[in-house]
Amino acid sequence: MHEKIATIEDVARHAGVSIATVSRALHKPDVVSQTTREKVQAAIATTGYTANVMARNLRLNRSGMILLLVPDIGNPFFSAILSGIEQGASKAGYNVLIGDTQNDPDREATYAAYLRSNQADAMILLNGRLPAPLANSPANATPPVVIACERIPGCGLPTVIIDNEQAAFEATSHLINHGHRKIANVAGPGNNILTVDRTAGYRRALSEHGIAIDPKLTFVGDYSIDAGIAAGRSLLADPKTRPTGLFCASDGMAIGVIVAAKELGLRVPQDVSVFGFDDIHLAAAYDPPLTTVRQPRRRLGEQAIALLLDRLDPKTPNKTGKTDPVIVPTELIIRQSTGPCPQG
Amino acid sequence: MHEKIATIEDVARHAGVSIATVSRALHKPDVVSQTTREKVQAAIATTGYTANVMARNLRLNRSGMILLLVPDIGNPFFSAILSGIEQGASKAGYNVLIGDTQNDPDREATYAAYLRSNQADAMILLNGRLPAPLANSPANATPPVVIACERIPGCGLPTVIIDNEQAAFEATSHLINHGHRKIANVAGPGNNILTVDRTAGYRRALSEHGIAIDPKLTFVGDYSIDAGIAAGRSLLADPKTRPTGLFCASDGMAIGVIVAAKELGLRVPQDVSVFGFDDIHLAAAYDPPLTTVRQPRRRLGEQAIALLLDRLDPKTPNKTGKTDPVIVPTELIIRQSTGPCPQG
DNA sequence: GCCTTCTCTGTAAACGTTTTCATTTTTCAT
DNA sequence: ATGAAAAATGAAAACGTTTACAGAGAAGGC
Repeated sequence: MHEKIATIEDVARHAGVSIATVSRALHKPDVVSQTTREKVQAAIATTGYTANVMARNLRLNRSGMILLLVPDIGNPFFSAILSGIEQGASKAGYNVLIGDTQNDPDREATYAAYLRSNQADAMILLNGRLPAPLANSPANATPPVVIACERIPGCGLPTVIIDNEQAAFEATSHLINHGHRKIANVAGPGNNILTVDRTAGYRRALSEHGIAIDPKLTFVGDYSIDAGIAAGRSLLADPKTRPTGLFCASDGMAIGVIVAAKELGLRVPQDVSVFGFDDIHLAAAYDPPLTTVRQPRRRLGEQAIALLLDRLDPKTPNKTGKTDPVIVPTELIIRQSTGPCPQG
Repeated sequence: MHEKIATIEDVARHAGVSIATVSRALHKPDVVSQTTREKVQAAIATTGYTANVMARNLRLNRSGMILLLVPDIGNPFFSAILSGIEQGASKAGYNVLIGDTQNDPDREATYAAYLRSNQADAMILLNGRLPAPLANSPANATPPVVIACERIPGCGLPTVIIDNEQAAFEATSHLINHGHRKIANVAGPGNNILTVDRTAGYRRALSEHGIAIDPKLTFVGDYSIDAGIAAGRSLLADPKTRPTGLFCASDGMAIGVIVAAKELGLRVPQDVSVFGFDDIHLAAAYDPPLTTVRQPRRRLGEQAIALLLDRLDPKTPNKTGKTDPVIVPTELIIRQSTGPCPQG
């Protein structure tokens, strides 16, 4: 027995005015007389009226919804980013609709269609890939789209990222400056742009210090703890070839490496130094506390939504030109999983 | 220059039929002739038509949206739950709109109003509190609402939870069975129903084994690592009063306790046993690997959405009666942060 | 050939808003 | 008092769908 929901017409009847006046009383209060405004207010109170958002949106040709494409909502890495986005969106009167793409191009395409079908006014991409329907359409023929986290090379869309190359360079340099010469690269999946950038930074650091790159010292993982354990077992087993420092592309893999190191009876950082990436919540409480690159995830989200809202704002002039990516700064967090290179 | 979006009328014109026929071709294909169906398909292809969801929803008086109220989307604890919900909803053709309430009753009320304004068809509450607008309205006068994670005593709404009391009982019993007699309770905030239930289970375990409850052995925290550190420092500092086992209401606090124990030169589990709760992702990779209660978070989400979809299904008869809460089973994961009680 | 029945299609109303335009009422200077 | 300008209001169109209803052919039994 759903009780009948009051419409604008009910309010109008109660107030003894037309529905147009009710609408105006709500959205352009200055254009309606004091007395009728009060009548309308009273009528709204007695009827318990709430505007039907569907109807309004149909009329206004908008949805008030921002679509957020995430590869895996179950991955806690995204939660802080999400929080930043949600907060900014909510403040501007937008809702956030999360599309979990599971890395499935079909699902990406389905969600991207939301833009065309007026189900969303704009989109933020965290998944590092342009959905198929967008790939061919020119950048300005579509509602606003912003890229975050994983840049998409060649597409001129506004982007907010960290400088992965530079961060990896600094992390690796830190190891080098502490005397390490045999430094491994525990990388992400090879086709991932993050991997490309971070590996480039790792290599630049070695090159700039005149250290040859040993392909045997690269391990390709998938950011997971298990991958880190596998990396550690594979790289650290043989004392002859064992690196003294490892740059890991995620804290999860760094933790896995440390687990493996302990298995092998190696001490961290006395025997091996392990550098992580992300500064996940537990990094500081791990044993040893993790040296890592802090990603300001909430700020990433905040910047992304700010960029998007700017595009959505009708007052802002149409900035159709390609903009440079917004870089949010990272920070090296030196804790106790790294130390000087052991002697001999 | 947004290119004009094709409407159903454009399709009708291209196909040389009426808009009614186009609509039928899409939703009741069996009632329209083979040949026109093909004409319509062709017209849709050439125009690139996508139905305007706003218009359809207005007409059908639905939104296709399920509102999910979360106290803090930035808390990774929810991500797996979210994932389970999202997947089930998506499979049934619903979208998930996440409302981050920040524990703010105003925000809760705002989001709850979405139900009345047709912006959402149903709601899942993870925040352990009934939004104000719902509190007084009778349970059956409102669109479907399901409670998950934190039960709300007294409200007859369908609920899916774990048995916190029983899980805490089993965890504490495990410590007792390993010879521990001085067992601390590192609890959550006192007003939280989870705390109430878990503390009850902790107490029952002690009582059933004839152990007196020492109020000094309870520490009230907020589930965070820092709270755990504070708990550890406070409870473990004095060797005279030090407990040998600690039941913690979250893995975060358990990890904090372990950090503090190590600070004090205590070994885990040789000197103190620490029992966690949740089985967060890193629990197994911690040093020592955490003994804990596994919460099947994804299943919690799946069950919640299943319950909700059942209520939404018009084919299902109106089950208006109060149902017993769905209990999803927990599991004791015994790792290495607990062990036998040290002698003497 | 004619009536009935069935299949298919089109017309038009409805969903609940916002907004343009025209109309009415008020204000105010003359 | 009168008219013009300003302020306030209402009627109606529009947003893009779905669907009840009725009508038009086609099929088929007699």
